[in-house]
Amino acid sequence: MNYEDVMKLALERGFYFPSCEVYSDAQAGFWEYGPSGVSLKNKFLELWRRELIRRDGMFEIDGSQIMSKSVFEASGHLGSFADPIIKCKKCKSTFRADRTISEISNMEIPESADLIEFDKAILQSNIKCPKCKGDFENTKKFNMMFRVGIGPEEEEAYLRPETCQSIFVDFPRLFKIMRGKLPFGIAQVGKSFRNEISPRQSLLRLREFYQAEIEVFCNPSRLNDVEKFSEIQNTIIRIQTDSEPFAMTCKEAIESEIVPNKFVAYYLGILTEFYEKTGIDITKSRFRKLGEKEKAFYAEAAFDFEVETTIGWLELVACNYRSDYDLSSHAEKSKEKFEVMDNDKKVLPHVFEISMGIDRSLYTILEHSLNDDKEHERIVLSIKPYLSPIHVGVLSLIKKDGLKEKTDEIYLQIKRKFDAFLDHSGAIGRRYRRLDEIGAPFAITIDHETLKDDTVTIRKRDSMEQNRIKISELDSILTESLAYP
RNA sequence: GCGGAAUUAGUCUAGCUCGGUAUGACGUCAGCUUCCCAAGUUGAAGGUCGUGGGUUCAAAUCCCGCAUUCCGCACCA
Repeated sequence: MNYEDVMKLALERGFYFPSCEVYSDAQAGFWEYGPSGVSLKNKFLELWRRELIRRDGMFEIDGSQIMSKSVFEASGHLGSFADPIIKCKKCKSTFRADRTISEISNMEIPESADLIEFDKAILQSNIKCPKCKGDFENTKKFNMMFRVGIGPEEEEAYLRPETCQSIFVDFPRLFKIMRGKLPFGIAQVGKSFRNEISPRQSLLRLREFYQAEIEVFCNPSRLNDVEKFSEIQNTIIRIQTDSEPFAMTCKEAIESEIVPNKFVAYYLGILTEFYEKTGIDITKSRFRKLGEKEKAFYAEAAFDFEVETTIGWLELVACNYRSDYDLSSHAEKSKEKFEVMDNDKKVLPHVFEISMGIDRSLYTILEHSLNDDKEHERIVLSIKPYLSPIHVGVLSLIKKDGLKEKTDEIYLQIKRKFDAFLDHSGAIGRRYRRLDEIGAPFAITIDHETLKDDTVTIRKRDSMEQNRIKISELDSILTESLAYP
């Protein structure tokens, strides 16, 4: 199914919808999760915790969304996260100043240079608008961070443009109190904020969005000293360097030197295993090895985890080897010590980052799971049972003869443990269809036989097949079928 | 941010050319019916037609601004 089908499902079934939609001054790039969306998101994150955080023995924190100016001076976001832009006086088109100047005059001005340098170059080389030959206004800086004023004096602070800065600044304390040893993983889930010029496509480019970030602190001289590598050495990952992506085991990726070391390969491996369990079609995924020009300003080596969807390849995760960029700049700015002991040697750890876009991941799960079952005239969200917003529908076959009461009783029994949905109204087939559309893997139906022998029928979403089971077995059957893998 | 198109109920949509406060479908709710896959039947709720202004006796309809959405461009750690 395509983007529009997913959008329709999201709007009709409460996965997500535009923020503040009753007001006409609602801004672009802000979306809300409805009940189904939140339920999916929570379950997705539980899977993430199981497959990455607990599996690797990482620690999770929850930092502030507003952070002080110094943090972003040290991180480089105040300098590098801002682009010098020039605007044409005549046609109002906006361009990147540094790129436009270098294309037309071959003059290379670093993007962090003083704004006057750009204006000078434009005058000297008589640079005009590439579109309409008009003159440019003075160069301005466009920073993607949202500035906020703290307290009555409105002191300068920023909404974080990525969650990981708290992890870096908290690292010295966390390493001490959690009795840290390298490699040391810290994770965080939360919102980040970027003032995108043009937000697009609902969850795919937001101004306020969720990230699940992992920063693994490591000793740069021991990147091939990874015991856990054997766990994933035969896991198949798909890597693209410059041509088509091709599949290889993690072991082969190391031997061919496509992935620089076992440490990075280990995390690419467990990340792939995680995404496989979300139900995303892993044969439509790739780790794209980024070239020099594409990499972020802090990255030494970078792999983007991308998945193919009906609107093209989507970047779901950025995996960056950030070296000691972050810790050394925070150390310098804060005068705090960030070195730690590893095997009796003092080291400033390097960082490998796994920065996941949650919203995009959820969209991709929905798109890859949504099917049009033409034979049975239904839309089915064939999502993994443990990720489904609703685990089980509880239905009375008809309302009369005490079936409604018996149904309510069974619903009460299970609703605290499972995400159950009670439904008495309308034809039974219609109720099954509704459950199919939000991905409920099971429906149990209470009929006249239930009153006689305490059995119910259980219907499976994908096969539509039904079995009769004892009410006393219900709990264990559901528990087993809905368990995380 | 630039250019183009669009915006009518939960969703899709008719009406706009040629001005007279809105059509249909699906969905939703309640009843009847119904012992298993969107059936039938009787009712009901839900829209100041994105928003602000203008023209007019009268605007969903004509004109202008803005917002949002989609498509391109640009941007995108």
